[in-house]
Amino acid sequence: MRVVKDATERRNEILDVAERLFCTRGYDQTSTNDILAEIGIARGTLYYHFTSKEDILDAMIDRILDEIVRRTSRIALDESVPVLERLTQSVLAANVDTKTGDMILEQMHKPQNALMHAKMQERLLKQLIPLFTKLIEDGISQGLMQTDDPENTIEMLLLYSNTVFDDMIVYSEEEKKKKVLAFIRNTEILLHMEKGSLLEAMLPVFYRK
Amino acid sequence: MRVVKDATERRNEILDVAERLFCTRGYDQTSTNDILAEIGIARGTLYYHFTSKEDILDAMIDRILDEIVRRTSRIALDESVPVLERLTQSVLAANVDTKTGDMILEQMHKPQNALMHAKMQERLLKQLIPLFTKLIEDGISQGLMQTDDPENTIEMLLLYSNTVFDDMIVYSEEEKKKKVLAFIRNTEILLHMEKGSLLEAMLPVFYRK
DNA sequence: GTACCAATAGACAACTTGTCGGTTAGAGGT
DNA sequence: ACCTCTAACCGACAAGTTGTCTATTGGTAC
Repeated sequence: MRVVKDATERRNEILDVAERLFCTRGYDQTSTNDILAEIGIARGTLYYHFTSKEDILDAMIDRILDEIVRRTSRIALDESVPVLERLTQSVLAANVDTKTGDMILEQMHKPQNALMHAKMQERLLKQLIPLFTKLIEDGISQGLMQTDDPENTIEMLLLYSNTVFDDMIVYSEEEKKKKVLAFIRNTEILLHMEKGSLLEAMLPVFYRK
Repeated sequence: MRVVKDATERRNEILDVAERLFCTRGYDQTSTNDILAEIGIARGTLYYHFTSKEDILDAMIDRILDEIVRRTSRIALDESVPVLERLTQSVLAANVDTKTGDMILEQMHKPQNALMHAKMQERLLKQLIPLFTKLIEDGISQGLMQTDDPENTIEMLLLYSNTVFDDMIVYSEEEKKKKVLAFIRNTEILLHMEKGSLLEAMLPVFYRK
């Protein structure tokens, strides 16, 4: 009947269920009761481990982003790898699809999930910008690229890719490709790179489905 | 006691109160009861004019955006005005601060208002992109600027300015200026314009407070 | 003055989230 | 083997939410 578990184990169990439900039905459309029922615990148990529903969301997001940032930083900061390769590999590691593993993108792009999306975006950018800034600065010092303000330029690129490529499902195949090509070309332009220098490496990262 | 009003009048009355409350307290933090109480109408009256709370939000946003788009399009499409002036005037007309008149930006940037923010952003961009695309195409045909994909380039610029400059309050004065300068410079770069060609005209639009 | 209907009222059902006092499993001491 | 203590758990409940439904009324048209 009554099963007692270690606190961290139960916490993760709750986060697992919450993640699945939030990502498939959406945050607003998932009640705490849904979570309770699925796990088979009581109301009090949930609120023993978390202070609020939003607290669950925050913990869930942090758990997801920690993994992304860990992966990305390992690549982005590895100076033994050439800058251009580091760049594409970092973009790959930080990419949308990897965010939740099984996150249904159709859910993500709905306005009803705006809270989740906004929180993710804000925290992800906050952590990724320093990594990519470092990368760009390395590229600049090696004469591979140039920009007056690496931080704000990368912010613009990350913000755009994160927003537009999350909502990719709403576009036709043709539009998708056009958007990806424009993005890659604009990245080259902003970083003063030669036309086409990023194309070959970046295209498969954003456009493969 | 019981006051009967014309439907559109009552609708606008509800939207007025909703706009003030949503923009000061936030959407989630405002209950339909708050709106009812303030106007002095009954539950049934509200739901006679709107189908749901979100319906009120949608109508409110449309009312605000219609005005912005109207103002912006009048300027953006006026071919009797030089392209560069049209551009800066259009940016001014479409700018954040004018969004709600008295919208408290501190509220807007909170994650709790993500739904409102996301809906506004999505619909605003959808309407503004065609206007600015036309503007850029005019600029290109006059040899003032150049880009391979006006639509996606302007999408990137609008998305960035809309997101970052909405959240401006969280930055220090120094950071603000740096962000604005970087944005203007990156706009010039993306449109292949000469360095500084937008600075004088655009700086006061984004940086004046 | 009567008939009609758009606009209003407010009780109510069905859910929410978060709280709180009480309960128990099981680890650690004796 | 028995106590003790507490981390983990339970579930009833308070307080609030949105949306529905039936009944009512003010004004307009005839």
